[in-house]
Amino acid sequence: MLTAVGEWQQGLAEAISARFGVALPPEQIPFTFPPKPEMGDASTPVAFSLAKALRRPPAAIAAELAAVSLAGVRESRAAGGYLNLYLDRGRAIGDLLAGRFTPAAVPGKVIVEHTNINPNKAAHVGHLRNAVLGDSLVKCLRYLGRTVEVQNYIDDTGVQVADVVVGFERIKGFSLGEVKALMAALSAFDPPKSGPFSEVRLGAWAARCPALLAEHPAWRGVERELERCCGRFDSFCWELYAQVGPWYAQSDEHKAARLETLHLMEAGGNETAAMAALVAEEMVRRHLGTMERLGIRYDVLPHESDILKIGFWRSCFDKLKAAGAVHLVPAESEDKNRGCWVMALAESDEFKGMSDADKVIVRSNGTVTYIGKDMAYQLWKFGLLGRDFHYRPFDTPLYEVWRTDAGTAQIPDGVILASEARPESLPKRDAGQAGMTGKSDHEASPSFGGGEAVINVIDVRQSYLQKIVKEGLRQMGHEAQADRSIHFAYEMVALATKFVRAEMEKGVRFDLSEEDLAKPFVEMSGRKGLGFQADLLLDRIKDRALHEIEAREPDLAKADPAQWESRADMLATAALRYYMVRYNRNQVVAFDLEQALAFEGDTGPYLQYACVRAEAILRKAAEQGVAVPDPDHAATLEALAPAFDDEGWALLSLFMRVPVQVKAAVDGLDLNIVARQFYEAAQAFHAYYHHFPVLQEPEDLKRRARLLTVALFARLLRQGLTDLLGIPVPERM
RNA sequence: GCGCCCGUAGCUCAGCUGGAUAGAGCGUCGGCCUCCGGAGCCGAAGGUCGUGGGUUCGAAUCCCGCCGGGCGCACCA
Repeated sequence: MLTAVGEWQQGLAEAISARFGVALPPEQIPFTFPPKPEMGDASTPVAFSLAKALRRPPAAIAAELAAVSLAGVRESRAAGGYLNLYLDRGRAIGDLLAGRFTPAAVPGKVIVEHTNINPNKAAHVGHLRNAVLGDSLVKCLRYLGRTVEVQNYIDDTGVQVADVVVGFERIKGFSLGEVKALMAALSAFDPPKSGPFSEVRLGAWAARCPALLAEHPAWRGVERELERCCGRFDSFCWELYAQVGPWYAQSDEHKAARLETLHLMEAGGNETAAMAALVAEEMVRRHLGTMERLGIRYDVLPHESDILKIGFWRSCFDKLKAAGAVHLVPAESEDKNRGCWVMALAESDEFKGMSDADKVIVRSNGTVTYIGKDMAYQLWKFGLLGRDFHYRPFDTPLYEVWRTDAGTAQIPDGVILASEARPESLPKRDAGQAGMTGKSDHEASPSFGGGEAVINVIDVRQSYLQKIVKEGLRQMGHEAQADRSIHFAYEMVALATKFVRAEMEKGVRFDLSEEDLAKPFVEMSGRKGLGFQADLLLDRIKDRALHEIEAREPDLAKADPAQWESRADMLATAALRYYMVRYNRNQVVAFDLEQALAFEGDTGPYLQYACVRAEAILRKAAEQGVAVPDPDHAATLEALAPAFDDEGWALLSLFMRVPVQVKAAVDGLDLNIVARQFYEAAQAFHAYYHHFPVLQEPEDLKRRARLLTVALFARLLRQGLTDLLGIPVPERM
């Protein structure tokens, strides 16, 4: 079935063919939205493109096309070469509610990979940008009728995890048992459930610390980390990780610790490997918790350790060799890559002009690089590997999410599986939950991978590597899949030096030179502990929200603290998500706390407020016994639509643009246009609200038309914010 | 050196595949709550769209050069 716009394109194409003898494919007739409401509801500049071929002025062509009658169009007018359409308002609203502006569903599964945080420290604002962009993209794809599978890749075997393990074992002298005890102590911490973070949680934690230190003499070296972590394990590791770099720099012996640790992790069956698994698993749980605060969830968590154990790389390597995509550089050669398996990139257009066009895939010591593992993973995502993971539920009380499992394949004896290693104090999954019990897990486990298109949300600094993965697919003969491997590249989040200076004035220490501070922003670095933790940011925004709510409803905190909290959470989610999605993806976000904390103007809460205000009117109407017209009732629409104020109509007609904008957003991976669209709608509503009394309007027909306008606006905005931007809307704020 | 990205109002950013008079927010200044919630609204000031060419009926937008800034181009992920 054609969309409403599709019908206009069809109608115009036929008319153009009949009148001018020019065959124009309907989908090539462009539609835009006029800058002012009096210029109509939709518009096409098609006359401009016909002008040259027909050797007639655009205005004359548009004038002739204005005589063509189009479905659902009340009137067509030519204006300055444009053809402006004025719609039958009742019908247009009906079409919109019936989804006739949304493109038809597309078959095939899209796999979106995002978040991918190294499981060795707390998530920071940069990870938030990734997750928010990824999740918003997922929502937009689903809105357009796509089936989407969300994957969050866990690199649980890399040096980053090893570094934290080094921190625990070598720097702090922690045993596996002590790490377990620390995790247990932190997850047992039960701060008061409501009130500002800075007063309540921090206070309670500060009070708890001395007792913990007294109970655990082995923790004498971590007083500072413990105090600063606010009772969070990921935050503790954030502090710890920042100490590892300087420690390595102290001596060669220290440097060697990293490699030793990595070897122990690979070998398995020892305390170090168990600690790595334990730390990584708990970290993933923490990250899922952070993202859950923003309503971001995943379907499956592929683990790098499983990719290795189950032999994905070996299959991929066989395919690469069979296709001649990699070759071995002879060990006796003079080449700097001697002894390595490399992929030649020189012949590909993407890489021309490179001085060194070979990429090492397998090192001379026989180990595979990250890029190789990524290629195996990408093959699996497309169902091209011919092998699959086993799956089991990931151990978290938050929601049902699966993780990969190597099954019985090649797990060295004695390796403590992460699930067995979890501390007893963590909440256990409800055994009654479907698909969550014992043996039935495998039978009930859904299938993952085998997507028809793959979108990897990874920051722009990895573009080169993503290109190589794509090139690998191509060289293996998977041309079509290479074309459907999309790298959603976005610029990094850095710290605005303005913000850094403000923090330094408050006593926070950053290891930065004067030269760094002279720049507009500085890159974050987990290694240096230079960054801003995601949970802390959310806490700060929430605190602000709690205060703002309290200022408006002083009694709420006492009367209904749960409600108070829940509204503040929604405000924080809105502020943060909007902040992360409002920028163009090519724009470096120079993180500034002041901007992230803003609730006024071009912000998430402003959008929520528009919705809350509209719903307040409807609630008030109900209280006064005034009936709100039902938008789903066709006859009501027909009757009231002609009585819409022009401004009210202009407001509603903005929502007809949403499907077009979402399509454009997904095609161009420019999600900011979706955010902007709703911002404009909110702006239009706030203005409408001030200029058009609804309940006070004396004339019955007008009042009912305005109530209908408000009802439609509230529904469309709430739906849009929730479904596309993941911004929840409270009933009051 | 090669490649990608950014440069638009004091600051932070929009400006969609060239198209209607370059727009928002913050900040500044001035107004608006006996009236559906002031997290709001209305108004003012503020821009030679980094720069020089080119293509076009038409360029912030496309092409080329230059200037300034960021990021890539590992047997690290």
